Amino acid sequence: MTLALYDTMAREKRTFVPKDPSRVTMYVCGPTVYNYAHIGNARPVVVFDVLFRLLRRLYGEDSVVYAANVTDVDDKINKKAAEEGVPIDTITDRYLAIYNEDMAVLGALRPTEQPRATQTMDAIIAMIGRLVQNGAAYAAEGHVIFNTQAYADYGKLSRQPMDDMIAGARVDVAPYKQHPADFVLWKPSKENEPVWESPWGPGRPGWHIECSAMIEQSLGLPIDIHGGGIDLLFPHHENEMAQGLCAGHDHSVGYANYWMHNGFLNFGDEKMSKSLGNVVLVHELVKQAPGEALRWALLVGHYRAPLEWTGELIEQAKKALDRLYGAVQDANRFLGDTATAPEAKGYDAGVNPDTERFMAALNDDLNTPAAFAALFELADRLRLAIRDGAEGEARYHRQVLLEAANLIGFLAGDPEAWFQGGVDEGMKDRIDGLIAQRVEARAAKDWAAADRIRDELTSLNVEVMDGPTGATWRIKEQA
RNA sequence: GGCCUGAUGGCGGAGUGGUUACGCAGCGGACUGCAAAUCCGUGCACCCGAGUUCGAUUCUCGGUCAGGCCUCCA
Repeated sequence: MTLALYDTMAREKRTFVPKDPSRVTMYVCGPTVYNYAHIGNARPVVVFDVLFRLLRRLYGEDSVVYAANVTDVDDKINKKAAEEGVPIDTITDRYLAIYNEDMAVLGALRPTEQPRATQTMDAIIAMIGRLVQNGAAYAAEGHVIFNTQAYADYGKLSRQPMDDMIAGARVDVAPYKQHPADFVLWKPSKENEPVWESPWGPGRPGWHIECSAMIEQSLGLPIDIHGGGIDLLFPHHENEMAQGLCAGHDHSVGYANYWMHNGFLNFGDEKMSKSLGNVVLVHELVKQAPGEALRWALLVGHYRAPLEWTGELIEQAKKALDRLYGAVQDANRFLGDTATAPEAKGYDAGVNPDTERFMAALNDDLNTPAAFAALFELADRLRLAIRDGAEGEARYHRQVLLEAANLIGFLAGDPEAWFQGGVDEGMKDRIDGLIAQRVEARAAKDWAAADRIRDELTSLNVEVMDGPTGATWRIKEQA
């Protein structure tokens, strides 16, 4: 099976062929760490995490290098640091740690590398130096400006005609710019702001240059895949590529072989009555809904399409996972054991007809909705096997389902924990006690007592499911 | 003004030139003391107009509507 990815540059799906299969390179624009990340920030993280996992499966875990930068020099960071009266790294360290924790709850693997702008300063300054030397940048009034006229293909990625940029430049163009589209590589720091020495005077780097420098330093040109939100297409990625190539690289080698952009996440209208609808910070969301459900919600639509973030979306994601976890739970009870940690085998070595549909969906430009449909199909087969009492079949299908789901970061947890999550031991004992009483009452055909106990459980937000050999329970969804 | 997306059933959301997406919700049935979970069955769609075609939701053109970017937002 071959992987096809939609390439923004070509505006079409292209078969993915890495430059070097033993070192597949991917770069995704990461966070500016000055505050909590909101769920929109998490979308590219989760989307490209799926791609990262898929690439690791296809090319081997040690053959994929995924770098995501951390912008830790920025006006907003300065502002926050000033407000709190602390150095900027107090701010950036704090929010980077929180960011990484939050993304981990969403099931995102840590990128192979997380270069920070402040730790890439030498490479940034060196790159600017080369740009000046090549005539692709000029110094003016303490700034260093990129000369967009130096890059013939400027505007090609985002399809922005240069003429329009002039016409559309309604915002004041700084007087020291030779062309309205020219942008800053280096600028003087303001009073009390962090400052670095450079050949053009003390100051700090512009935003775009850090990504170019990190890519060159961490991955080397050209990289295989460059990802990010569609909003970054212009000007950020356009600028990134222009600088990156003009800094002494043969333009024909290219900057990134595949440009990928995820669609925007919208928060819809304000009239969201559901409790979760108004919460947008990942840090808050993960307290109210399982991270896995949030991950599912982010992937429920295709990554290139816009996604409307609503409370209902989260509820539906939970229910979808209920269905899958329910199948695994039933299988565990039927088989009397739990699956061992699924190992990557069975379908990656060759084409397993049972997972072909799932893999085909992922290989088709990360079609996660279709992959989800395939997971439900696998769950159905598992259920059928259980219904038919076929142990071997059930064991096999459980394994296949878990392997497939695990590949994209789902069903890694214990189904019991999924359904009984958030319940402490004391409560658990109390519930188990009530369940036992109810089983007794039912055995004695004392329906009144059984119903009374069930009402009590219901008031504890517990749902009882009677089975032939006893009863099980799960936490009901909150109203 | 320029550039670029998209319009699918009650909701979310894939896909296809002629045939079941899938999940949730609904309806009927089985199971159950009653439920829940599960199983079986079932209703519901492809923005408007023209064109191409034996045939279009799927291709082309036009229109309408919605959204994004062009201003260091992921």
